[in-house]
Amino acid sequence: MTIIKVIKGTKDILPQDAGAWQRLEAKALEVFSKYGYREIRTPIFEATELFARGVGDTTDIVNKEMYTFEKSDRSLTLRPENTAGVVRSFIENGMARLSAPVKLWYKGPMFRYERPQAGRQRQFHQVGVEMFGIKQPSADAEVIMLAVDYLKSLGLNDLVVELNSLGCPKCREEYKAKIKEVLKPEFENLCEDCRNRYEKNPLRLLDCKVESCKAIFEKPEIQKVIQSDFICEECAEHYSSLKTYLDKLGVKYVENKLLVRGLDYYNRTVFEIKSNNLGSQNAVCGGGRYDSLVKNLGGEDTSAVGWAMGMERLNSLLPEVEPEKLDGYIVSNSPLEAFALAQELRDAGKKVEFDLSNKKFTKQLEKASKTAKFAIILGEDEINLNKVSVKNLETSEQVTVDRNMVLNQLEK
RNA sequence: GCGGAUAUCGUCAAGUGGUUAAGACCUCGGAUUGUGGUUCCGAUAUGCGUGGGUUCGAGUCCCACUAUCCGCCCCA
Repeated sequence: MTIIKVIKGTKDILPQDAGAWQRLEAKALEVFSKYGYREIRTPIFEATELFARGVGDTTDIVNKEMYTFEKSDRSLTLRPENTAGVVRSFIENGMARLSAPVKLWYKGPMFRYERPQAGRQRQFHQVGVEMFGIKQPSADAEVIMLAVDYLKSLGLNDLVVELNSLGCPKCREEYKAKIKEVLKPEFENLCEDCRNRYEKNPLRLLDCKVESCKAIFEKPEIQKVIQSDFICEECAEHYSSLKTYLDKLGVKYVENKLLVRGLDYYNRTVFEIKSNNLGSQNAVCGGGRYDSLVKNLGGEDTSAVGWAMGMERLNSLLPEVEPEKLDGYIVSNSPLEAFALAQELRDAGKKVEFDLSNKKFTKQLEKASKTAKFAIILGEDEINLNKVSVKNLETSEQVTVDRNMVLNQLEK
């Protein structure tokens, strides 16, 4: 019989790992709530068209990484990210009519068909936030502050925020035109990917990793265009105002003009938070402003900003979570009495187990010492006298008390 | 899609062509019929990713396949 294994790029989250995930989720709820975010849970699959239109059909995510399948003549896709789904729900549920800002957060699995490697799986998990309805840079700042605050609450204090502004559609078009113009003489020398991007999305050219392309971009006349402040006055004002907020809040950042991001929907602010301890997949968090997405997906013109974090990557930066011990393990040769006592203690909110398989006393005690803070000994003598012996497994102190005083003992 | 590496018990591993495939941890049992976490003893791979080949003899050499990991691309 061949054994069925997990699918490539997917992983079980085993009981010993679950504590780490619960920590991420509990902190998310705690921190996001302080900023007025409420959780939203959208379906794991959506109409394929949502991602084609939402994420953008020039992106790698849509072009080659989606899990798409047909059912009843409909093309469906496992979500590769959750912004499109949240925006769909925002529109469909009339949230544009709610008093702005509308602040939402989510967590859950995402699916991308990529070659797995360190920090990258085909099913992976993100936590993210989206804020709708505020066009002012204060929203960008709050969203970034929130990301930093969440990371801090997890004990990650020294991650670097990278920041850039992509401008608005108008100034970006001009910038794209300039890039195309200055690169035109070099077109034949660019790599195949870059030649494709030249027409579709020239901004993506800038962070090409191919050495020959990097060399081309180093040329002074090309650097001059790349480094030029192409963004229009309004966009520049938005950007500089955002930086003022971040300075005032003590959020450290570095500007990175090459930070482009592969998603089409961003405008103005884009940012990433990176760590040096992650290997080559070093971004923990990525996000930005996407003012045209809601309208593009058929909703009313609504500003929006948000980000997503990779939970696997977060976990790999954090220390392991120690498994929690039981309050007590009942050691007894009478499963009947042990079970009854266990229920009493469980009803009182205690974490309690007992031996279900009639093991010897010493084996039961050994199990107790490995899993619990207290051994609750309920032997024949104790049962006859309606007593219970409680042994503190750390200090080895043992006392015998009336049965109804057990709870009291466990709290000492 | 393109590179590179690896594959021996539940886990970590030794093994470099020659009987019966070390060891450690985990698990289980015993020493110990009511006192553990220390100690001692014992059990646990007819098997070395799969399929072929070379050889008197293959975990070890050769070929193919598969899987996993790492890197490129891209991203969280």
